[in-house]
This record gives sequence, C-alpha cells and structure tokens, in this order.
Amino acid sequence: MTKYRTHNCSELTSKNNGEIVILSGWMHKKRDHGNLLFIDLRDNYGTTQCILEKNNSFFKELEKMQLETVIKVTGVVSKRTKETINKELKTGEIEIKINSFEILGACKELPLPVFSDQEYSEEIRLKYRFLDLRRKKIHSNILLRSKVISFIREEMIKSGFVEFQTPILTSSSPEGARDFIVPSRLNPGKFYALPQAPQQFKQLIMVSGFDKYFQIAPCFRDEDARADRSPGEFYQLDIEMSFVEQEDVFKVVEKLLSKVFKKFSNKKFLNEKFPKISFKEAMLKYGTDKPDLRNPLEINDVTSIFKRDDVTFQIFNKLVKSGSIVRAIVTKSTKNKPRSFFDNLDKWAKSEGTSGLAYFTLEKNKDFEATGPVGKFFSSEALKEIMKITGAEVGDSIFFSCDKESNVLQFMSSARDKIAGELNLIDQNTYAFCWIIDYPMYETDKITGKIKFSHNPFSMPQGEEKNLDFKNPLTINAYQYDIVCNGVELSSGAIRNHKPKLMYKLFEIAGYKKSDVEEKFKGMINALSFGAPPHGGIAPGIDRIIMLLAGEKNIREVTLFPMNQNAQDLMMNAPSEISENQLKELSLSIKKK
RNA sequence: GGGGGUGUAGCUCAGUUGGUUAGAGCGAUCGCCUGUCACGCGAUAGGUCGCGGGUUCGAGUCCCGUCACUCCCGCCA
Repeated sequence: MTKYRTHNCSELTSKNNGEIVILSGWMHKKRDHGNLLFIDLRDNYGTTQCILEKNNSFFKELEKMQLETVIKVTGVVSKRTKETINKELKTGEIEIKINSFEILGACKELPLPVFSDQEYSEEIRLKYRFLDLRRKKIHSNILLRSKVISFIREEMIKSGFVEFQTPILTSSSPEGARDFIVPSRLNPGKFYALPQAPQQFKQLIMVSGFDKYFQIAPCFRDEDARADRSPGEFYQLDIEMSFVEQEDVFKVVEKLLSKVFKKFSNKKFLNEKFPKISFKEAMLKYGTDKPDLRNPLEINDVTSIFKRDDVTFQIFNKLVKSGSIVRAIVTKSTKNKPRSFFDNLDKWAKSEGTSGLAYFTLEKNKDFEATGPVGKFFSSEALKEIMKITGAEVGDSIFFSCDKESNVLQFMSSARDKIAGELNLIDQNTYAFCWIIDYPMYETDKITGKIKFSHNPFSMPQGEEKNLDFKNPLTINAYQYDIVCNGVELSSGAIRNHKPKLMYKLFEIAGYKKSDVEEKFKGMINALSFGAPPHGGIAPGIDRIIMLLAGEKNIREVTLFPMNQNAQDLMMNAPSEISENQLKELSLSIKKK
C-alpha cells in the first residue's frame, strides 16, 4: 500500500467485496449513461470498472474528464449482479463505487487514441511513443521482452556462464559494417567508434581466462534499416566459451533456444533437433543462407536440360551457352490451378525486375507432355529427365528461372517464398530452426574480382593447418555458423582463430600485409601471442528472438524507443545539431554544403 | 545511392471518367439517457486534399518536380 493505491487495477475480486480501496491509473474508457457513469481505470496490471451515479458530487467533473488522465480513486468494492459480470476481465466480478477522486496527471487532447486496436502511422506512433506504449499489444510485447531477457540471463548463469560488460567507446574496426563515430575531446582529431559487437573484447575475455562469458550486449551499426533491422542499436546475447569445438557451442545454444521458445510460445517445433545444412546446400536448395524451412518447396538445378538438342526453348538454351544457369521449383498437384495463378506469378516475377517466370504443368496422355506457354519446347524424354532431377510427377507444375548464378539464387529464393505464400504452404504455427554450417572462409569480390573474407576474418579454418590449400582459398571452409528460424537469421558465430601465425597467413590471402594486420588488430594479435585458449562463440539477436516469439514482422514492435528508417528519434529529436561551443571543444567544424 | 507503396479532418480511411458546397467512423464540444463493458441517441465544430509548379473553362483526381513515412535492393565481416 502506498499513498496512491491499496491495490493495482487487476487484483480485486468478489473476495474484496465491501472493502474501501484506493486505486490509481489512467482513465481508459468512459461509458456515460447520463445518470450513471462507468469508468475503466487502467494500470500496468489490468483494468477495473469504476462507477458513480448522478447524485455524486464528482459526477459532472468525471463525466467531462479527458481520457488518459491519471486519477486516484477512493471507493468501495462492490460485487456485481450476475447479469453484469464481465468474464473477459480479471476484475469483472466487481466494480468500485467511487467516493472521491483526485487528478494526479492531467491529459491534453490525444494525438492518437490509446483505447483502440486500430493501426496508426509509424510517424505518429514514434513521436508519441509513450502513448503508443500504453496500448495493449505493444505494452505486452515489451513486457515479454523483459521476461525473455531475465529468463535467458538465469539460464546462462545456471549453465556456468559469467556476465560482463564491455566498453561502449572503443576503436573503429576496418572490417564489417559502418561504425558510429564519437569524437574525442581529449584527443583532438581522434575518434572512438561504438562497438558493432563486442567481438574482440569477448575473445580477450577468453584470453584472460574467464572461460565462459555472456552479455546482453548492445551493438551499433550505422547501416540502412530493414523491417527486421533497426538503424542504430540492437541487442545480442553475446556468448563466448573456451576449450570448445563447434558442437559444444551448438549444444549450449540449441538447449537455450529450445527452452526459451517453449517457455514463451505454444507454437510447435518442426524439428526438435535443429538440422544442420551446409552453406552450399542451402544456397542450392533454397537460394539463400537463411531458408524458411516451414516452406516445403525446394529448388533444383536443371541447367543440363537446356543443353539437350530435344529442348528447343531457345532463349534459355542461348543463355545457358553463355554461362547462365537454370533453377526450378516444383509445386505439387497444381494442374487445376486457374490460369490467373500462373499469370500472377509471372507478373510478380516481372515486377521483381526479372524477365518472368517460365512454367509448365506435367501431364500424361500416351506420353509425358508439358502444358503451358513453354511446354511445347520440351520433348517427352527431356520431361522424364526433369522429373528425375526434380522429383516432379504428373499433375505438378514446374517454374523456371534462367540468369547468371547470383541473380537466379536471389530471385528463386524470393520466388520460393512467394509461391509458397500463394499456395498457403507455410504453417504459421511452427518454428523451424536450423543451423547453417561450413561457410566458406573467402569469396570473390563481385566488383574487384579479388579474394576477400566472406564473413568473420577471425574464424578458424576447417581442417589441419598443414592440409589447408592456401593456393585455392575458395576451397577453405571456416568453423563459422548461423542459426536460422523461419527464415530469420537469428545469430552467427564461429570457432575463433587463436593462432597469430595462421591469422597472418589468412589475412595475407585477403590482401593484408603483416604490418596492416598488426596495425589494425594490434591488441587482439598481441593478446593471442601470450597463451590463448582455443575458443568460440555465437551471438543470437535478442530483438529478432522476441519478434519471433511475439509473432511480429517488424522489430519496432518489440523495441521500446526505436528510431525511424532515417535513424531519427522523433520523440527525443535525435540526432540534433550541437552548439558552436561543443564543436569547438571537440576541435570539429561542420562543412557547409 | 536505386526501385515500389502511401500521404485527404486530431486519428483511421472513402472520394467514380477531371465537374456544383470534399464525405464516413472514431475522437472533441453541446444536449438526452441508471447497467454499460466497442454503451446508445441527437446536434455542432473541425480541411492550404504533404509542398511547389504545370495542363485545363475547371484538378483531391492528370503531368513534372520536391518532401515525409514505409517496404525492398545496395549495405549489414
């Protein structure tokens, strides 16, 4: 009990009948019957119906009160008659007969109603985030976030992990995302960077002998936003372990995520044990390294078909000759789908900037036949071969895309989602986790044609050092892995390279001289030279986990105070200009455009 | 940096082929109403149709430009 309340707005029941109570909260909703006024009083915990009659001296004032005014109400708990009980409400057995009230916080006319399930523009929601956050759905999302984080913390500690904080002001790193930069007053002309992740620190913690580390770590990357990617900051469950191999990390994370998703959701798992898919296989079957495994459609390579003489689909044949590839998606039993189904997919494909989505449907009369716009170009023998490769059967349809490899992969990946969506093949009530493993250490830069790190340069290459084929770096895989759930990349991690000599060699392949590496990663390399344990870790994205648990498609729905797409905080007016004096202290001047 | 979508009352939206005075619901204000829980009924106020330019006898509607929000591509080791 405080000055403001004896109970919260969700705890009173018929057991409290007759008690004099004090409640405080927001005036959620009024129902004014002229001589009888109902007020729903809301706080963090729930709502309670309060009531007063015309003869009450406060009637006029409360009747006119702006919704969302914060009031303190004193009154008597009164059992409702049977007919007037509200079963939807936890406190629906009772109501408060108001004796007196007090305004604690007045409220102006609202720019957006709190009591409503309607959707509002992001702009107004973000500007008045404190009002938006009073609304039921997002309010409970944020509470869920808090609960999930506490649970994760408990579980990690139970498993012997130790939580540490790492610096927020650190140094800019040359690899990876664009850094947020902070000027240094004491070191004119020099800058801090906000950490993109505590990557080097967590490795240093291992070198320092702490064995098992975790942190709910803020990470900052100055990159453009997406629905599942806030500009500015996001949170990772940062984990690092000493004396482990890949499988040891998998065990810890798989157990944790299973527990979290089972505790906070009723959705079922597609696979109890997370399947492991190599990067190569994922790119072939799904066209992406973050496949949605709820989607049963798979992609097949059918390039060889278009090298046959009995296939006369000249456009594809020619493209294949000049190095393009063809990938296909089979849809089961779509023979009787209306023409519009196929036409709409083709239209969609064109809107994606491709030349369209070729298709036919397999039929059988005397022999195998293909019906549809391009069916006539395929001989019966060729169709048999296609069926062999793709597993397609009579009555199924096959969709084709032909282009340069990277274009086909990307397009077929979205075509897979699109087609499955049209056919309603995705079970929304399921979580489909998987590990993506065996990432290549290097890739060829599309623009420069040079070899570069494809992911984290600190990852350990797979295999014995002496057996590594440094002359063919594209053949080297790394102990690098991702967790994907329902097509959302949840985390990536790696076994780290803790051997400085090997590291120099790997950097050299990517075009870094020894002196470059020493300059850029001095602290790290130095530390690894003084007895570093083998170690590895991972960093699941907290925001995306909550998103999946809350069933939201947008990360702002699980973030208290997010920025908009242009990385502005409309409520706090950030970023903003700073004074001449501040600039001067920082030895900065602004270049006028 | 590029592409798509959206922008009309405080909020959510409708607005036909370019044609008279731009509408509805919620909210606000006023009035009526003693059992509602999306209370009901009646009335009133509320608009630079994002902004600028153009075409036209006439533009919310068509064209050009621009701004804002959003989704996507690039980017995100």
